[in-house]
Amino acid sequence: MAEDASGRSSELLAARRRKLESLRAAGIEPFPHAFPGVEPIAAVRAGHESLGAGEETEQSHRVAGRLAARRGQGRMAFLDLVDRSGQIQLQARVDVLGAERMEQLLSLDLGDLIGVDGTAFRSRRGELSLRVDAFALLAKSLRPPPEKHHGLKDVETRFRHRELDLLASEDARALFTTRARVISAVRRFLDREGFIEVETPVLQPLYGGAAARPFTTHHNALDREFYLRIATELYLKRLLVGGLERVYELGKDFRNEGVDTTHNPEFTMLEWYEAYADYEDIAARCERLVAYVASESGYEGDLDLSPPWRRETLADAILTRTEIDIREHGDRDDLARAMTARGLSAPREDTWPQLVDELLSKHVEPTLTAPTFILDYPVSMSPFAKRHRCREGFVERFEAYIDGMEVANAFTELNDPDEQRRRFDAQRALAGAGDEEAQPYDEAFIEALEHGMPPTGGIGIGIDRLVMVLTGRRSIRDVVLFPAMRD
RNA sequence: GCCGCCGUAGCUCAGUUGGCAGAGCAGCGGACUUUUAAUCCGAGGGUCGCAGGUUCGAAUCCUGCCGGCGGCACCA
Repeated sequence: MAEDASGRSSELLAARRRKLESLRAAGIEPFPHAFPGVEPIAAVRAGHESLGAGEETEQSHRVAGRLAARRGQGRMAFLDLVDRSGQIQLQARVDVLGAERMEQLLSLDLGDLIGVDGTAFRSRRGELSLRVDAFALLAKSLRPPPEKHHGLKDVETRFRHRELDLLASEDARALFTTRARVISAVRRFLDREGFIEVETPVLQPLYGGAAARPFTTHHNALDREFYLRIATELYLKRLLVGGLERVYELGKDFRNEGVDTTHNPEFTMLEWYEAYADYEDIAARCERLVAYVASESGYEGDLDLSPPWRRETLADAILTRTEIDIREHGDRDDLARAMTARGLSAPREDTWPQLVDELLSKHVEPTLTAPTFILDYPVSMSPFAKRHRCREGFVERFEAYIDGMEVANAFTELNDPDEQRRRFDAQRALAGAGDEEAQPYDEAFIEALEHGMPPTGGIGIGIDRLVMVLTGRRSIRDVVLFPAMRD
C-alpha cells in the first residue's frame, strides 16, 4: 500500500504507464466517454442456455466489463470478461480481427475495462463464448489487480480497499447485492403496509432515544455544537403527534463506542412507529417483515425465520438460565448477592438495571439462536416505554434476538407527557451519578407529547445485523462496505 | 484499556538451529489456431510493517511503536 508511481515496486506500474502512452501515440483514447447499448453478461448467457457444445450462432452481443484472465497468445486467444452479472469467455482470432487489432487486444492488461461486440457460440468444451468482432478499450487500468485464482485474502486490504475486494471476488459482489435487496425489500414491505418514509435530522442539538455516547461536531456559521444522532426515535414520535400515523426512517445512526464484530460506529438503523398499535402488534409485523425480507433476498440458511417466533419474558428467560428471579430481587444489593451466591460475577459498581443486563447478555443472549422475542423489561432500563398494563415495575418492551445477536428493540411507546417528564428526571439522576449514557432532558419532545400522541408502537431494527443473519456472516465488517478502521 | 495471534515481491504464500530472501500467479522478452488456474523457453522484480537492541552475522532472538484479527472490558 506504500508504493508510489516513481519509487520502488513501480515496475508493474511503469509497464502499464508505457502502454497507456503507446495507446495515445497510436491515436487510441484510453478513457473514452461512453459505450452505449451494453447487455448484461448474465442476459447473454441466459439467451443461449440451449446451445449445444460446438454449436455456433450468428447472434451478436455487446458486452462490457473487466478483463479477468487470458489464455493463449499468437493467432488465437481466450479472454475472460467479468461484469456485475457474471463472466463470459471471449475468443480472439487473428483471422477475424486482423494482425494489428489482434496485437492491440492481446497487449491489454488484466484489469483493463473493455467493451466488446461478439458473436455467440459454444466451444467444443461446452463454454458459452463470444467471438470478438470488435472491441474498444473503455478505461485503462494503471495498477495490477489481485491474484486471479486466490483473489484478495488480506482482510485489512479488503476492508480498506473494498473496490479491490469487489473486483476480485464474486462472493463480495453477491453479498453487497444481497444487502441491497434486503434494504429495498424493507422499504417495499413498509410502503405496502401504509407507512411513509421520512427523514429527520442527523445533526441534532440534543441527542436521545438510546443509551449511548454521541459524536459531537461544530457548526461554524451558527457557532454551536451539534450531536450526530444516536437514534431517530424522538423526532419520529413528534411526527406521530403531527398525525403522520405510520412513519419509518432507514438511515445511519452514530454511537461513540467500541468497535467489535457486532458494532460499527456508524450503522444502518430502521425505525418505524405506528399509531394505535402496541408492542404485540409490532412483534407481529416484525416477524412478517423479517420473513418477507429473507424470502426476497434469497435467504438459504438454516434458521427458521417464519412466524411465529419464540416468546419469553425477560424474567423467565433469566430464571430458566440462572435460577435467579429478578422479580424477587428488586433491590440492587439483594440481586448482587443472589448472583454471587451462584458464582456469577456482579460488578460492584453496577446498578440494578446493569446487573439485569449482565444476566441477559451473558447468560441468555448467547442461547438465543432461533428467532426469539424477549418480553417485558424493568422500567428503569426503558425510559421511553409505557408501563406494562398488568406487570408492576415492568414496561411493554421486547428485544428480538437471532443467532445470539440482538437485532431489534421495540415497545409500546410512552405517550403520557408527565410520566415521560418523570422518566427524564430519573435519567438526570443517573447522569448525576456518572452514567455517561443517561438520557438528556428533551423539553421539545415533552412539549410535543403534551399536544397528544396517539397510543403508538415503535421499533428499531439493526439492518447491518439483519444482513449478517441473512448472509451468515459473523462480523459486521463483512456486511459494511467501508467499516471503520484506524488511520 | 488488557491478553493472545499475525504483518515476507503487485497478489497468494514458503522460509528449518540465527548463516547469500524463495515459489506460484501477475508483469517483461520470445514460441504457440479451441484454451478453461493453457503450456513451453528466457530474463527481472524485496525498506522481510517501522525504530532500536543482542550477535561475527537477524525475516528469524529481545524491547518499543504502527496496523490487522480474535478474546476480555466497554457497548439500546
